Amino acid sequence: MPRSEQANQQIRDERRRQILNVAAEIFARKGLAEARISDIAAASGISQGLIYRYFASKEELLRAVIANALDQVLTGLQELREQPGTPWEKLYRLTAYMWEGMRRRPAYVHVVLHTLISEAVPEEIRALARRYVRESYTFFRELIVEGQQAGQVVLADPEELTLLYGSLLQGLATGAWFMDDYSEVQPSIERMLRILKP
Amino acid sequence: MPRSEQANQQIRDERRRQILNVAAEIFARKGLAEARISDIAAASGISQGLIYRYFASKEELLRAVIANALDQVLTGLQELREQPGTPWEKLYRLTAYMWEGMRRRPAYVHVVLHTLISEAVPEEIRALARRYVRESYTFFRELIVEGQQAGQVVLADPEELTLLYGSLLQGLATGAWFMDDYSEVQPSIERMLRILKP
Amino acid sequence: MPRSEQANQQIRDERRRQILNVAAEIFARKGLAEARISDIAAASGISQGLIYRYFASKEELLRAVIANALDQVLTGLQELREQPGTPWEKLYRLTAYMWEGMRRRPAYVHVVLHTLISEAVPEEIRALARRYVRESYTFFRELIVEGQQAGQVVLADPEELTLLYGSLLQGLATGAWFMDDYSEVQPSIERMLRILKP
Amino acid sequence: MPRSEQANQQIRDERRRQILNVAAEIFARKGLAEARISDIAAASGISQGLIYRYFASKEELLRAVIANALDQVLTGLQELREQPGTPWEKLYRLTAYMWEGMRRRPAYVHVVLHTLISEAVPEEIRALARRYVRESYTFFRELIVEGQQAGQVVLADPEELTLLYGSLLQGLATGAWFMDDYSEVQPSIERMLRILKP
DNA sequence: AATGAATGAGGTTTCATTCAT
DNA sequence: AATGAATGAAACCTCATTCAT
Repeated sequence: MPRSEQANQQIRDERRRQILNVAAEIFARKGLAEARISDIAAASGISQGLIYRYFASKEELLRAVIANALDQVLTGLQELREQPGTPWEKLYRLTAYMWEGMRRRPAYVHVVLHTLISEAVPEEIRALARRYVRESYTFFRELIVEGQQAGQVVLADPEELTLLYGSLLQGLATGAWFMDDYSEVQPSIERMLRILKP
Repeated sequence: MPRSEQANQQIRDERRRQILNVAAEIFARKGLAEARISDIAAASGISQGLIYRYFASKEELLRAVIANALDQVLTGLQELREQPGTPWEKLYRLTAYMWEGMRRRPAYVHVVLHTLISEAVPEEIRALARRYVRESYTFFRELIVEGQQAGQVVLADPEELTLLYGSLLQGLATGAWFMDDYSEVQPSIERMLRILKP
Repeated sequence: MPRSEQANQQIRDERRRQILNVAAEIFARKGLAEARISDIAAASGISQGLIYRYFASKEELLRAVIANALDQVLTGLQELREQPGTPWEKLYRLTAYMWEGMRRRPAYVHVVLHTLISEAVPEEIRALARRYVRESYTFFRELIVEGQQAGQVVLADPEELTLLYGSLLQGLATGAWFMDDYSEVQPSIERMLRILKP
Repeated sequence: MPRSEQANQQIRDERRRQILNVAAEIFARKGLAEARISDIAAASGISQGLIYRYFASKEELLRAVIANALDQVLTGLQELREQPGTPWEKLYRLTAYMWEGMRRRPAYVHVVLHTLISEAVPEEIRALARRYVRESYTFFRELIVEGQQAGQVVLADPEELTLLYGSLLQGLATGAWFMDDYSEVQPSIERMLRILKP
């Protein structure tokens, strides 16, 4: 007797997520080119062939990983956007949220970084990854301008402040991974925000 | 014919440097895995075979590129170390020097970044790249501590300050490359150093 | 419940024949290697797995298709053999029958052709397909010899005549398929037989 | 010291032709799908990789084989066209030429047949193969019409005659291959032309 | 010193077939 | 009887590297 439609769907959903998570990890560590489908299959405990029932190609799998990450971040930002508070409070929550995200899913940050820095990745996927960064920066900038209007953020060029703030977050996200000596150091949110203080 | 031998050696040195520069560019854009020896040969205007007269393998070539970058940065840092001035003046010069370097040789930054984030690169080479970062951080930290003693740098945990400052530089170096919207923005040295101000 | 068993058997027979017909079509268009079991399953409206309840393998399925075609042609030839008339009348009926068959079931002709010309098909199946041709040729030859004895067929080497006549039929069968310009042309039976006329 | 430009070119030309000839043989026996690049490499006595320095893909190789065959046939037909004689003499020479060609390069005939009969072959290549047949048929038709005007060919529909004549040739070309019993039979040119006689 | 023809290992992807349900 | 998820064996193709000239 065939499995019920529902049971099948559940199996498929679960498998898909499983592959997606494993792939994020492997892509994060090796990048698109050096990540082997066999690595992902082995780490998922399935055969290589099965991956192709869920994703059309290795590149398609990477795209799905990034779209997934993008989705989660955007959802989080959207929630933050809707919360009340002064601009500075919002900046504080945003910074905490980003920092927390980097700590919990470092793979996401690294997949995106790999994708952005390698021209070998198809432009379409890179565009997706760029959107990931751009959306974040746009939100940073909004809050910075609000903060300036409220007198809580220094009156400098908002573009410059956004770039500095964003770069700091990005540098922290990537640096912590491979600088063992500093991986224990936990910079305080307040200190990060120092760069925006009047 | 010593003259001819000398000339030969000069040709060899010249060619070696040429390959090294081209390779830095290509490794920076694609990473180790996706950079093709044929790309490098073509861009250098020589045959594939000839590259192997200068470098034993593709990995060896990457190592040479990184060693070269490392060498240049360390030399620069050493010069800065020997110059006189207050700690803050030194920090200013250091920041300007790093920023200038990133702007002039972005390829170096990216080769190192590629190497650091990809586990597919042989550990030996990654260790070299890590040294690149570590040496810089060590210098940052020295100056920060000196600055604290001179009352010019905020009295916070030096490790934390070093990480923040280093991450900011690193984030600026990588971010500017692919964030077109912000590639024109020129953050001021003073503002970068804001993060260390008392 | 004998009734249900009987019904079951009927369903099975029906389904088997359905798969066989679909497979003939697909094998005819793509050949053994490029015909996908999934194509056949989809076109039959059943799952891939189910095909294996009816046929042990893709090759086995091809064999059944050819055996089926062979069976139908041989039955037809047998009927012709038993009909009365002069040798020439029989040749006329044979030619009309073959031509009609090609027109109505072009897939059969093409499956057989695919099988005959591809060494990639297992020898056992090719032998079956060859038998298809051989049996026809044997019948052609019989009638040609009879015709010669009756003075209705030219007195040339019967082998040569058989080959020419058979090749003509075969050429017509395959050629018409892909020569669009000539697919409308309907050669008359008399003209085909011209090659055997005294 | 590098090889001279000329020597290199010679090596390349020879290799290319060698691969082309071997490939014709293998494609003729197995068709595009079942012909293995490894088969062709082994039969050519070279590595698989080398084939890709001469032909971009397996399909591209098939295309080259067919273009090559097409080229040779068209050249031959052109020469025949320019020779003097009555229409019937020309038809005789044409038939002899085609028959001779089939006997000497049966592989060409079969590659073309494989290509025409399999929908799995890319349409672009099939179009090339169709051109092979069409050009021949066009020439057949020309001579048949001329023959009719000269009273040497029966006054039937030229299309019908062309189809019959072409099918006969085609059937002979393919049939002889796998009908062992008849492979020794050598039909006379005169007898083949019988189908066009008044 | 220099070239580029040649090799061969290894990766992605496809699909016939099996098997749990 | 029926499904479709899962497997695994090839096959195509790409390159780093070697080597004859």
